[in-house]
Amino acid sequence: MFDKLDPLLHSELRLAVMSVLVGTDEADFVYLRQQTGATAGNLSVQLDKLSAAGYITVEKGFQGKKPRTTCRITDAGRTAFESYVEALRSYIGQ
Amino acid sequence: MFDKLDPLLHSELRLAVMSVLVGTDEADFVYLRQQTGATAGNLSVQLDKLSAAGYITVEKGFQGKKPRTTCRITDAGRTAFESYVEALRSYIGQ
DNA sequence: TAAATTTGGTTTATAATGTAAACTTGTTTA
DNA sequence: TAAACAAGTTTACATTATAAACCAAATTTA
Repeated sequence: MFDKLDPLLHSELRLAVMSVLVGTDEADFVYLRQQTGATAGNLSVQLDKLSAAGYITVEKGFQGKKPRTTCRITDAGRTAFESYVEALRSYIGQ
Repeated sequence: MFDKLDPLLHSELRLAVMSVLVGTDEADFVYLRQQTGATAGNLSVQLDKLSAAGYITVEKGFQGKKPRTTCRITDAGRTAFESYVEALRSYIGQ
């Protein structure tokens, strides 16, 4: 009747992050923070979870002298996002 | 950018319950259990929350000698559900 | 140049949540 | 009349989400 909702994606902030990442090639920590309005702590934690799940990659580097964390969605992440959206349909119709 | 998702509806089981109730005039506990596949304990707790929020009404009566709990969506509940679906669009597109 | 502020995060403590197991109350069945 | 069943509720526990506190390096200010 109702499809199971991937708990990793059924989270406001993680869903917002994935939503940004599906629509762009890459996004850094600061940009994700701006787009989602999240606190840095919360964002840091949720990026870890998405990364641990293999839904995104997180690359830490430097841009000049400033640290820069770059995130990208993986194929698995893209697939999971699509499945999640599909599953949601069973709850909310089209 | 991203609309806030009503935490009361952003829950797999509560969303499933609301989804059933928007499409029907009334539904009893047993029926909701069947449709959602939830355990009785979990369903009981989540119905309380939806009821406390004013999103549904819960009426306890008897059908013959068996207790019967009947649930109905309220206008506020219907509105909240619609807003939630609308808010979701900012995350998942149409 | 020393102190304060900013930037870009991470760690951790706490509160809220979701869930199933255990329980209750009453009814039916063997 | 004891056991099983039905319809829920309560409670205990584990997981989550979140912000506050923290850290290190760079930059600005006095």
